[in-house]
Amino acid sequence: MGSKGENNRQRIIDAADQLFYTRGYNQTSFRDISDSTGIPRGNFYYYFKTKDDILSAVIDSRTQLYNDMLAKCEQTATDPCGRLLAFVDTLGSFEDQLIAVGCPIGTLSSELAKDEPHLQAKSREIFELLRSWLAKNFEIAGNAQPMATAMDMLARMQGVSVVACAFKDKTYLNRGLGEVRNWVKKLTLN
Amino acid sequence: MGSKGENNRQRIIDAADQLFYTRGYNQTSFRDISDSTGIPRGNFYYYFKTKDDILSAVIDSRTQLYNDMLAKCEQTATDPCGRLLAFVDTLGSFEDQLIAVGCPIGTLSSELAKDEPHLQAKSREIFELLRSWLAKNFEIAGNAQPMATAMDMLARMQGVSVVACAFKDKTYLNRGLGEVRNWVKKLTLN
DNA sequence: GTCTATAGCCGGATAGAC
DNA sequence: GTCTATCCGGCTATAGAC
Repeated sequence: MGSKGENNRQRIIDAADQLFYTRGYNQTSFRDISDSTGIPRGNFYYYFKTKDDILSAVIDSRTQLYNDMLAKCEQTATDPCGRLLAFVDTLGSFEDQLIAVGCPIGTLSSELAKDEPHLQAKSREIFELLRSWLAKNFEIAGNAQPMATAMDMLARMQGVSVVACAFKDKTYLNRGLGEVRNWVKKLTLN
Repeated sequence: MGSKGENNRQRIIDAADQLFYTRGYNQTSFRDISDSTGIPRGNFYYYFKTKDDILSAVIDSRTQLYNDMLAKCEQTATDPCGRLLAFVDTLGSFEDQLIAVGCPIGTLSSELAKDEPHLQAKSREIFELLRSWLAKNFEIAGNAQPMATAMDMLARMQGVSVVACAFKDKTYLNRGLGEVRNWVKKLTLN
């Protein structure tokens, strides 16, 4: 705790997180992480057993990050509609990265589906965290099928991300997110 | 034409197509394609200059494939609503693969966005082919913004694919596609 | 056109000094 | 805890016999 070792461990996780997002997990090498942190390659094995273990730690770190993000969305508004809209706004605030390399959660899941089923299952926990939070807010708003509606909202946002990235179309990204906002408002009207 | 060489070339493309889809482009090696076809690794360079060239040929092959698929959708019905629904049904007919590894077009685009921008741009041509066809049908149905609506439809289908694959949820996949069908029907009602 | 052999590099992982 | 050196294997790509 607070030792230099824990500090280095977190620096590795943070650098790996960014590289896994922008280049993909399989395309990121220990050399890349070493170059980014200044920590020698061989040293990684003091903190992690394998590359998969680094990814596992990155997923844990992201889970914590998104948990904090949801807490911020709750502070933004007191009504479920305002909180759900804050969630959409958060995604929109990363528009440049979304256009360049897609959604961090969706693209990680899609990549892991092809060759790391165990870690794809772990990455699913992030989606489940978001889904639960969305469902909770839809339920408060009086929605009859909060879980199904939360799933639909995740799908809409993922769809907008994939297509905006595929077409490199920022105009579409903002229009698509605007339609999600309208859909949320319509569903949470009293 | 019709020579043994052309036959082998197509066999390489077909095997690579399947492997790039199920394992991802970066995770597929020449050895994998060699094992799948029985054609020795070194021989690939008689037909293609680089691995990227194989991917380029695979994208061309998929473009042709989806072009044929759209033609079949047109034969299924004479009205735009029926044709658009046939398009959704085609996606649904691959449910097992969608759950396992996602949409062939969406996941390829997402992977290439991270480290092959030139080929991501080429893969975009497949999305543009689909979008044009969808827009044409929405236009016939009297839609005021056919291109934007086509983009929305692509996004909805991509979103359902990503989320169904992430959650490994076939029930959601079919419900999500059902909602896309309802949305199409509502938009193409006269 | 087809095949074998291999170059040259880079990947993850390990050993062991300090 | 930190770092260097290195192993071993897989990768794309090439050379050249047949």
